[in-house]
Amino acid sequence: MSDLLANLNTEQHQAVTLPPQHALILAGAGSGKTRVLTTRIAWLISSGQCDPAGILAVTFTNKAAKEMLARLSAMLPISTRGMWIGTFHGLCNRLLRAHHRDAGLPQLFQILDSADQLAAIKRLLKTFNVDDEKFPPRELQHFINAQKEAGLRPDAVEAWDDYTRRRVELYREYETQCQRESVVDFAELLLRTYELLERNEPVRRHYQRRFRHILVDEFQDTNRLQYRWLKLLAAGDAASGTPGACLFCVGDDDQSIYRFRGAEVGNMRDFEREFQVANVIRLEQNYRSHGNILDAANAIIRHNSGRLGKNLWTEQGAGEPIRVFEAFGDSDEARWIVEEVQQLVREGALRSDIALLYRSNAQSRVLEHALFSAGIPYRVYGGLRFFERQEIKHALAYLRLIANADDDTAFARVVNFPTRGIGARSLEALQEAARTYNTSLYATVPHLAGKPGTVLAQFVRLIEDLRRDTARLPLPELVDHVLDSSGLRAHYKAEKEGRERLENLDELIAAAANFVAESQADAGALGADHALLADFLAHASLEAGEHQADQGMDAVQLMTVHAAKGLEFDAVFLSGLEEGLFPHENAILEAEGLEEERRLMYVAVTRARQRLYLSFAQSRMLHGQTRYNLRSRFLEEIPEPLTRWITPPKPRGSAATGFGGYYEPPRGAFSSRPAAPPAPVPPRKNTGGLQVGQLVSHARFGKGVIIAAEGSGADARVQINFGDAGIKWLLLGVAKLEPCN
DNA sequence: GTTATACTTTGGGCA
DNA sequence: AAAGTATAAC
Repeated sequence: MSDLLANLNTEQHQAVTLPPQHALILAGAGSGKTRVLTTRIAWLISSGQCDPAGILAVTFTNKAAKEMLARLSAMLPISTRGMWIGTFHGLCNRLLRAHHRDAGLPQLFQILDSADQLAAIKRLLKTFNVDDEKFPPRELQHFINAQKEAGLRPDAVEAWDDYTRRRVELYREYETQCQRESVVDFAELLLRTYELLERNEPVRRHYQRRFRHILVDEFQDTNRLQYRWLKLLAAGDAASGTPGACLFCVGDDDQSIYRFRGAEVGNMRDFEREFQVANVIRLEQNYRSHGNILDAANAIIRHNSGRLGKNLWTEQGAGEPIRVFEAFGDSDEARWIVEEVQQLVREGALRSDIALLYRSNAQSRVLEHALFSAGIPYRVYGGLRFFERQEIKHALAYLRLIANADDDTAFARVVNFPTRGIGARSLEALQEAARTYNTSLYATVPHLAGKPGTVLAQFVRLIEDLRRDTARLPLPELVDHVLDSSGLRAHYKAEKEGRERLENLDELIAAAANFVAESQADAGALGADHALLADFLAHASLEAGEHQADQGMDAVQLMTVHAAKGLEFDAVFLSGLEEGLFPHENAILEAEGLEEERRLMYVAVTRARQRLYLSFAQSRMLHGQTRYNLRSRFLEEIPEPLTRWITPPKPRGSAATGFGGYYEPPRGAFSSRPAAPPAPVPPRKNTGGLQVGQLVSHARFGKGVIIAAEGSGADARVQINFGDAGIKWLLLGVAKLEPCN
């Protein structure tokens, strides 16, 4: 046990060995948070204070849960099996499956991911002939999720205006639809579980009695409902003399980056107040990053207001300067990154210790292309994730229909895929009938007469045959059989671009085999036919698949900043540091949004151990359009002495920007997309040496970027994005424009 | 009525 | 760029 506590600093030691009371650990980036959490669990168990079955540990990502389990089994001589470790959603799924009857759900309920949910809402709007211009599906989705996260069922929502009243009605209909189809969305997983525990005393008491220590990772990212869920589980029960559980919450308000999905940083303060937390421990010593990187992170986050306050420090030296690179275009940026990566590898770095981070998934393509051309192995996390690909979703839809024929979302997805002559019209008729009979689409088919009825009946027979033929098959063979009999394989075989999709379908079989292998221990306990299938489907929804190529290979890591939270790398490249991209344009206008972007930047910077590379491009292809962005304000927030600018090779004829040094930032400017598609650049002599993408200054409007140019001679004019001052067309002969360095 | 094709619109991060 | 929508062709 003394081994366990060796090498912990004073604060870490204190946190790990706290008496059984509520505790809040404010853990800065790289301060050994995961270590404290796992060591705490190991210490509780090995000191005999708690049985493994008394531990409940909640994380936010499956990755984090897995890592915690791995570390624990390395630390403890005993099995980790009795512990409950998982994500909120994963644990709720487990509870609901175990108590499905009490929760009012069939055992084989399905889980909708956000895309499924959106599709279900669109279908709902269609059935009720709702104008989707007035009620945009995405907005309605957000509304419904927000209500659920506030713990509100339709009856409890207060609606003061007609618009909201209508949305509440649609919320109610959505619930009915989900219940009828036996599907549950992410927010519902949480709310259902919460209600189950709240209303069902025996069940609640059972878990309250069982869990003695509840440990929460990334507490700053919990939403209101998750917090209430924790409160309920941790509460004692005076009547039966059950003492409450100890809540051990670890978080960092500066790393709260999930406000968009309802995370409530205020939970940290509420927790401290409501539980009268006497033990608040700050972990401020950083073991990860060199001084320059840490100073940069501290300087950036200082621009935010209302922080709980923390200052990271390190015993390590300043280390290397932060390298900053300005590229002309996104592909130049990618090329430069690849060259630097190659250099690092030549110097002996492991590829897997190098991460390429970006704000949004769309940015990964250019990087992937450059890496691929250079023959560097890489691995992309997130993005179009495995279980979200269309061919996989189609295959899963067939599997879902086998497990649960009432799943209308799955039905609608594949009833005419591959095409079998069931178009929009037939489907509409079926939906109409389904409403009158109040049955699922599948169950309605026998009621339908006429030609469409025949074709539909054939589809139903196909599903029924599948269900019968696969009942005794092992999961991978079941999937294989479905791929063939559904015609999916044949369809993609015939398609020109279908090869990759076919490979992915084969991957699905592999994923099924993998799933069986991993859950083998539990498999014997499942009695019902296709129960393992239902488990696999839940797995597919909850864990959309870290399923990139060769697992074991030493590969460069590509991911969004969100996905990088909790991870660390020797070298980190953060690309696309441009206004509109990072900070993202949708977040720029609201103060709250901007602060969240800044926290995201803080997270990104603190991922790096030794080297940090920051880059941006003057022009970038995004959504099929070339955009010209100003550099990110976050770059300006890093003190100059910490950085070293790297000069890009100068293309012929262009005025240099950012040459060799640090230049005065265009304060307060923000970018926007060009009002008109950029015109072809006129001959250079007409623009007086100016170029699209260049930074210029104007006496009245200040600094801006040229986003388009047209005309020639006396008519030559350029369109300039002046940020705050707006976008203007200026005649070159009239306006005095100064190239800006 | 269904399917193939041209055109228009949209657009973030995640369990 | 990809998904969604209107229109023409089967």
